[in-house]
Amino acid sequence: MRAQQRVLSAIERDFKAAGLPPLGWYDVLWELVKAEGGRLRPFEIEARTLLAQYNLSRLIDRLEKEDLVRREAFDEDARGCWVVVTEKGRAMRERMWQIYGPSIARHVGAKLSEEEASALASLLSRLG
Amino acid sequence: MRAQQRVLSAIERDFKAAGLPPLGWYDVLWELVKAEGGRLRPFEIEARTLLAQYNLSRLIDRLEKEDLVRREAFDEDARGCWVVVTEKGRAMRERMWQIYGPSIARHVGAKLSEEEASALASLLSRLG
DNA sequence: CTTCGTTATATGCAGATGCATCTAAATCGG
DNA sequence: CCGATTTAGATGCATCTGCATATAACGAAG
Repeated sequence: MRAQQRVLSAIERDFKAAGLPPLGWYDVLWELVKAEGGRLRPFEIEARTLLAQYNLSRLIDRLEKEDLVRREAFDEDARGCWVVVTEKGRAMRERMWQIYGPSIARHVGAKLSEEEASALASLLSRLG
Repeated sequence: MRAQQRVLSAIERDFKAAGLPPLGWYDVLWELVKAEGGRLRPFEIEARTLLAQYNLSRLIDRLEKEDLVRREAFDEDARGCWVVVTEKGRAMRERMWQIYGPSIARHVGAKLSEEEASALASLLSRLG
């Protein structure tokens, strides 16, 4: 727990130092970029990111206010909506990755060998 | 990250289900109970728990309001204070441990063998 | 077609967090 | 001893989170 907290907050610090939004934004943008058509339903993002529903709803608000995503109507079910990444959102994700990748490398990669890292990943996946 | 988040929130859920306060309280109480005389300076707790200073200050407020700790004057430095666990605080820590221990066992121990767990611990400690 | 339960998402409110800054005491440099 | 810097801790404010609940559309049952 301590280890994770330390790594995570070190990465957050790198983000802030670079003037970037919080890490959580990355996850959502990345799921959207990976998704077919750059769009997902909120409940799909929820399942992929482990964000709580009410929490995600408001995160989408913030992303939308920054023009990183936009909500679109979902025709087949009037309750739902699409969340669609904008160009600006794609660009932001890439900009974030340029910090995120090296940051992970520095705070994790540099401290473990290739084998150790994969051993760690496999042990952690057992906890899922 | 996902693994840790999942485990942590599973444990939080167990705590809530048992009507207990959030996990963060445990760390502080435990550090105090372990410490000589059941007392520490706030900055010592801060170093041991990785809590941010302003955050700890208010956590102590909450603990104090519940009579789990009490602030006492620190004679040698009038800026500082002691944080002292009360009897109620010790009892609470024990009550929490009765949930925490089994909860860790269930969400972590049950999923890894003895060797795997210690391998995981040693890999994680390398990240510190 | 109405009623009822369910699913998708939003929101009001209280409590928690981060940030910046404040107070006050201690320490250092002359 | 005096002013400048540092250290311990608290706090106002904006944002974020969790909880409960709202809203509104869907689906199933009668």
